[in-house]
Amino acid sequence: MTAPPDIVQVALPLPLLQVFSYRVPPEWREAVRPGCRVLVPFGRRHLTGVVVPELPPDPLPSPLKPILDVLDDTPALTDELLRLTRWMADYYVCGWGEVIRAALPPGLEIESRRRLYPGHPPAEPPGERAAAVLRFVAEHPGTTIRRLRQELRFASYALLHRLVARGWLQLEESLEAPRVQIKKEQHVRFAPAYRTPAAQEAVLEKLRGARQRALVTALQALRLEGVAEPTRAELLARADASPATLRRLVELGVLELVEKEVIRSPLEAEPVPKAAPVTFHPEQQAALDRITEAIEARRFETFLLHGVTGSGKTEVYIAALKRVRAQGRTGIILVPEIALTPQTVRRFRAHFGDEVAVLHSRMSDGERYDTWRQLRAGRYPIVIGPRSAVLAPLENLGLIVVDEEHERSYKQFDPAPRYHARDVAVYRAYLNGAVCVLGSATPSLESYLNARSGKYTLLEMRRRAPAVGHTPARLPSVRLVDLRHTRLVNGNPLAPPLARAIAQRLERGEQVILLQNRRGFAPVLECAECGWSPHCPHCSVTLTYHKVQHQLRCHYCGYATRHPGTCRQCGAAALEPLGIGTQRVEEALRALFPEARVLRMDLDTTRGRRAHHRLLDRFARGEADILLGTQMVAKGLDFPRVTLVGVVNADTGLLLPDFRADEHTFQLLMQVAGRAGRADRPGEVLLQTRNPDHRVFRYLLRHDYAGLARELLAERHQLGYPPYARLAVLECSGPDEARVAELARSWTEHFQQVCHQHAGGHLIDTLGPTPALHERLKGRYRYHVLVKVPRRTGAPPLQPLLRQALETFPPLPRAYRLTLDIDPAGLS
DNA sequence: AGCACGCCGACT
DNA sequence: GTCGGCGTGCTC
Repeated sequence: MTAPPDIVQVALPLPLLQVFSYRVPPEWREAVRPGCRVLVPFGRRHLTGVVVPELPPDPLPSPLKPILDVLDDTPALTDELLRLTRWMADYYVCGWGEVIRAALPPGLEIESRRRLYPGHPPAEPPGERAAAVLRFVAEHPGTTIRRLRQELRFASYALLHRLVARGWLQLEESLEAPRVQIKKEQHVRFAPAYRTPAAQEAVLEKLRGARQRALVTALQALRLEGVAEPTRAELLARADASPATLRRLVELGVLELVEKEVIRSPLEAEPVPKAAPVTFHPEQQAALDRITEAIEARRFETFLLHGVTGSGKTEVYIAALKRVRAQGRTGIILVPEIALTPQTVRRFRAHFGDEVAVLHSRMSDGERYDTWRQLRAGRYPIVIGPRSAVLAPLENLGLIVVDEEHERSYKQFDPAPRYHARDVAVYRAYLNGAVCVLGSATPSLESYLNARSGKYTLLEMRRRAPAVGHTPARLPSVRLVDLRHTRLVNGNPLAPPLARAIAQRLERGEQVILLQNRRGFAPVLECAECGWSPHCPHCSVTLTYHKVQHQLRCHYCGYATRHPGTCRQCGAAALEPLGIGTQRVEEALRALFPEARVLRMDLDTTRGRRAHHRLLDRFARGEADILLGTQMVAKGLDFPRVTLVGVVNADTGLLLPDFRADEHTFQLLMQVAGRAGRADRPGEVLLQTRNPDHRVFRYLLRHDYAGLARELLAERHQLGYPPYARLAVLECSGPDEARVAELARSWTEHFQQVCHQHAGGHLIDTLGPTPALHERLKGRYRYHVLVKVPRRTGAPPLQPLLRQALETFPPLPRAYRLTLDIDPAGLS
């Protein structure tokens, strides 16, 4: 045992790439341990930070400020999570404190805030602006300076200080309690002297008031029913008594109140479903055997479980998790978006009952906090959740599953840390000697290459599981509807073949899923005649159209060219912004099939807490014939009566200015295609396209993931894209465009110099700066610099160089910012 | 990210 | 001379 430290390092939730040293007053020496949250003075305010296991810097900054409070008895973060978050901060080039914030439930921070209150009424008339400030504070007493300055832009610190100096305003510094608290409820029980039936009878005779006696008998009755200590509200309702009566009995010493913690959990109320019997087909068994072997050996190993839709990946996860549980170890199951995968959750609950905790994207802060505390206390050995669950406080981890590992929602974008949960999962498994299973029908090329190169172990399941319940046994047939020669009348987005197919299903009483992929907000041009789209000659991405300069630009390398006027392929003067005329699918459906019941599923119709469930349940119960929606309809449940999947415009995804456009489109279309058909009724998939010869469709028709992957990998290799290169995007933003552009340029130069000094310069490419895809967002201009390093041995590690460049770059003007995105998921 | 300070031009 | 706008620098 080493002596308690008198100096500790503290990570603060700020975008600063450093930690800070604090003095520990004697009274806190025993309590302070790495991972504990502490309240510290920082500049003029107070912040909640976390003690991290770092040594103090050698020339100690002086004088040190003291820690003001230790907020945890048990450290909020385990040593393992401290190591993991440290690694993330290094890898994603961000503050350790920022990562730690992502690992803790939101709303726990204590911060000091300076708040404004009205002071004396002014004796002399204040100026116009001063009057406006006083009015605002009178209307919003206790407002923060920040809020006030948002409303009244002219309210400078100088003005506020003047008003405070004259006593017209009061400025108070207050510590804000955490937004989230442990919820407590008052329970009632007999005081110790009255716990025996005899004592209770005696007191009943002594009591005069009928209400008082009613309360005592009600408590006795509840006790007989097994509720020894009912809640206050429960007891009062039962006895039809008032709080005053209860208070009186407490004063008399007959009853006493006890506070109990309440766990806010959305799950407790739901019954545990029954597990369906599981039989494994040979491919499943083989995959499971390989995973089990690593689990039994307690060896770190990452598996890529590549299994077609319906091949039974979830059963493999469950069986692997059972092995891990048998060893007394714990597991994390990551799913892309929990609201869309109720079925997966149900299956895990069926097998593991209340060992499973679920983290939701739609949980309240209170529920989140309670679940986190329970996990931290070891109450649940299993957690299912979206990307943030990779940081769940489980100890003794044996397994991390990343289901649908190719999904982009695993990459966090806004606020920092901009981490990829899949990659963090692999590293966390490594730290724990655990097994990581990445599952997908259409793996990301990153994972696929890692599997081919032997870094991961590739497990393939090519066959669909035999029809158990509703699982389809045959792959659906895929057909293309060539839109090039189909005149769509009056903007009707449904070409005759698709309309006919829908009519047929409606007649037969079968169901239809229509995917209306509307994610095409990029200003990409498409020839309305032939479907051709201008591409960058160097980067294999579509060019975007910029009205002001009448230019086409590449967002990767900055290549720019004039608008060509006519289509290069067919010569028609029909280059139009993508996505025109595809917004009216619902109207068209109602016009064509007035009797059909259509269910819309998009961001607007799925607002509420359980809106997803409700919509999908209604469709599953057959309350609608057609489910129309954005990519949400591709995920979620299997619907046995769906025999047709239609894609209104399969090209939208292909034309996004992203080098992963083909990969993502294939993944989405494969997934939505998997919704069609079952054993007794084969499914059909119709894709409307103007590019029927596109390679994505060529491989899709044959359900040939491996073929497309080979072709895409060859291209990525040639162009130097991931997975053969590591990418980072530096974004420079601010209110003045010329200045943003200039800053981006000078940063690029600075970075190149740093590279030259520390890495010999070669191997590291910078592209740009180029205006971002959405050049102006919320009044700020944004420029991007793309940094590319080949991913082979001998290449310099990128992060230290970026860190070095950021740290040595001269300070930015106010309102201008540099942000980094390591392994970006796409351009934004 | 806050927060404060200090410099400058434009008003009373 | 002050006021108010804005750029600069620091936080253990």
